[in-house]
Amino acid sequence: MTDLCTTNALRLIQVAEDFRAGLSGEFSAVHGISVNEFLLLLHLERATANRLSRVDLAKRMHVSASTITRMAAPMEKIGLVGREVDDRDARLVFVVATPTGREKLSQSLATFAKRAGYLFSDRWEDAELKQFSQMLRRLIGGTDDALA
Amino acid sequence: MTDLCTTNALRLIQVAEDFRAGLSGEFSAVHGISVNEFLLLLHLERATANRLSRVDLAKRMHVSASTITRMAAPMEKIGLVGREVDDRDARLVFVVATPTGREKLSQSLATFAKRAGYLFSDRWEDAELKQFSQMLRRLIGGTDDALA
DNA sequence: GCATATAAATTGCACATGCAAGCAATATGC
DNA sequence: GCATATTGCTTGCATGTGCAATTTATATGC
Repeated sequence: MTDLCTTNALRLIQVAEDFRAGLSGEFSAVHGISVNEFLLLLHLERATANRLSRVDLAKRMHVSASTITRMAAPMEKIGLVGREVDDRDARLVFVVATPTGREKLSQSLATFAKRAGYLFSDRWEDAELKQFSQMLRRLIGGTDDALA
Repeated sequence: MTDLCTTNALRLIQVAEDFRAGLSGEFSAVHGISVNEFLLLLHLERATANRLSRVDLAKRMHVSASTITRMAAPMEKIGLVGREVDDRDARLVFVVATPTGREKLSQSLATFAKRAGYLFSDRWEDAELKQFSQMLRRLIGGTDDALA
């Protein structure tokens, strides 16, 4: 409250949760997936070779490895993702998006973009958007596991 | 990702989740509460008369009313919050922070502020923090249910 | 004033998630 | 090369959460 950093962190959380909550309803209604499933597909798309091991996915999504196991199972069943094993290390089971999964991601991304447009409505100049983008970039850790 | 609004929304979610994930561990370890319990206490502190009905709390926290019922129960048990009934409308059961709850909030807020300081580390000028704060403010709906 | 509609809160049920344990495969120390 | 440690993944259990139905209380139509 008094501290600017605190205020900013609180507002950051608030804006993100507001946006995510609005997204959640439209995603399940229109695309039949959760926001987390969308983010999983997006992480795959952004990853090198378009595939990630379960532990990598877990770290990037801030969830446990067991959650990835249990998220991937139904997504495999409906054909959004598949699994690939590593030739050298038989422990690794990669999650990889199928063409169906990529199509689902593409459609969901359109919905996401629409709502992102609402969020920044009309009153944001292009220069402001760029500046905001750079500020957010500074807040994301230097690791290459970022979505955007 | 070509779209700036989309990039910004993705980064917003990413930064908020990164920060929240880091916070989560320290909160449960040091203060024995979850981030959501912290936010509940914070919403009470920010509310007029320092109390809120369960449905109000649910709307502000983007959770269902049943979640509030089930969050408040253990918090009552350990003395962080109490309940007050409305004189005119016997349906309303307000959640109100106890002195113990306020003390817990105060301590947790210190942890929050410390991590918020880490987030914006050294390289942020005061003017940048202010500008960022104003940008975030524009993204928060005009309603008065904001935390900061 | 009474019947109906609406609203707040709770509860049953289903599902999602984290933690700890277990299992399988690889890496390390000697 | 073998015993041990580490890693990746899965599963059992406990907890958290949403949706729908229920209950209790207030508001509305007449």
